[in-house]
Amino acid sequence: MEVIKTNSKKYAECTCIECELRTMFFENVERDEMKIICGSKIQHYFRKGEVIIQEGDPIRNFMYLKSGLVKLYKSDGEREQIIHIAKPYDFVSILSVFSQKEYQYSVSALDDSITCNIAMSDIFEMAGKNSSFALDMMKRMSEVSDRIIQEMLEVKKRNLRGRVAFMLLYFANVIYKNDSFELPVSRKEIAEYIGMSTENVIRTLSEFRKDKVIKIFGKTIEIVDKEGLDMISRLG
Amino acid sequence: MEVIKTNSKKYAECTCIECELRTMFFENVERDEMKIICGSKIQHYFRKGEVIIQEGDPIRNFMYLKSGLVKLYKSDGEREQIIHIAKPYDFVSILSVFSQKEYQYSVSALDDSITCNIAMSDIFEMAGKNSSFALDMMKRMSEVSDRIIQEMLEVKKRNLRGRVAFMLLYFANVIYKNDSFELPVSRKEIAEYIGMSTENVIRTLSEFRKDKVIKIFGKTIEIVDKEGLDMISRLG
DNA sequence: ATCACTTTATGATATATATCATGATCTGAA
DNA sequence: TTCAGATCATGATATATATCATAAAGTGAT
Repeated sequence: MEVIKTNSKKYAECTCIECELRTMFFENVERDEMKIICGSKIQHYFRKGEVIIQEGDPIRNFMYLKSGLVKLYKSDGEREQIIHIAKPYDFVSILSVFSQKEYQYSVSALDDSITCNIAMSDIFEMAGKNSSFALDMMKRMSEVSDRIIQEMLEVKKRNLRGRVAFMLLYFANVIYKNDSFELPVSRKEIAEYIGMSTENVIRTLSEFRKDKVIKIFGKTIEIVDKEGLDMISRLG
Repeated sequence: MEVIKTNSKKYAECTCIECELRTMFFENVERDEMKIICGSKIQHYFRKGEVIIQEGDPIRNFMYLKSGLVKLYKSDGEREQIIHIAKPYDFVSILSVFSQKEYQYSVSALDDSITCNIAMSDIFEMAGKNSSFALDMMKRMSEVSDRIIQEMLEVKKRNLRGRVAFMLLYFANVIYKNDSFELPVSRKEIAEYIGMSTENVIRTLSEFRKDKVIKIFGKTIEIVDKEGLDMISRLG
């Protein structure tokens, strides 16, 4: 197994057969079938800020996130639109891999991250030999796109305050499962995700602080009044 | 083959084996395999305005649109958000079918429409027996969700005028392939799709008319200055 | 044909959000 | 350490959009 290191952090080698993620991803993959994947998979390390996938790159690998945090986004030259923030166990490149030749979106690391890359040809081979695997794959694809669309709709129906509150709750409930966390994104990136101006995101966070809904220490956010924040998320 | 008619229009019975859509959907399905599907498929007729799928309904069928036009939307009691407008050959229910037990979105007919419904169990059976079919399915799922997300991003980055122009161009270029068409949706529905108020959609259309970019005869729209409209769509 | 209801339409006004300007603070590279 | 550039912050102002009000036109049911 080839390992490409882009930083000095040391991780235990993953052995595939005992991969703690195997059952999560590939419930229906037998031990001997795993060999196809194990033979060619590449574990890839990225430092915070590094670009993992660049829009327009040819799609060669199927990637999932072993650890870290990444953002999925689309850039049109001047502005970036953040589509989704993916956490470990998410398939990073699932959106276009089965229908496109090139990536439609970019992905970059919000935190030091590790991806496990599997050649698309192996995925196709597996899917051909093992229909349960193919069905499993379809299920996961369906989940990912469903979740992203759902999220976009939730954001869309809220106003500025509601969107910022929604995003904070997203980090607290979905990503960190903790009411106190270090924001992995800048205010500008929050703005790019919720589709509002950076200044207004900053202003809104200050407002929440003044209203004693949250505490802010630089990048660290502590949700003080969860119910209040929930209310803002629902009613704006 | 059972046929349920909900209006009096008469259509040629579809025979599956010679189905003009077969190759489009199921490139890799052999004649004898089609029998699985043919045996249980139900063709369903809907009149303009009828609800085809109600959010929360149990998912039993895989549906694709044979003719007509439908909208995919989500309702939260007071407001509706239109997610996508699907034309013939699109899979109507593709978004959640592989990951959910119940539909996450509603679908209704914007025009008299015919769907071909295939039991999910048959789809699973087919996918199990024929991996090319499964891969084909994955490809189409990927296409559908990709397109919807792409569309949502395109709308999101535009202002009011840009969004209305984008929508008109969508009907002209994608749905009707004609610069003159009858709007299949109300101004309110345009508003629900682009996420703006109904009044502003109406006002914007009037503006386009005054600026001689389009002509309006009730529901009929004629794009007079395509380049102008394109420009508005890109620059607002 | 009539009536209730929805859709389309337009103007006036209120509100939300973006933009511009300025400065403080943080961060990474030399 | 220092400096340049990014990020964070806040106020003032401009702009975009929503809301409210009113009315005409269209639509479906009786």
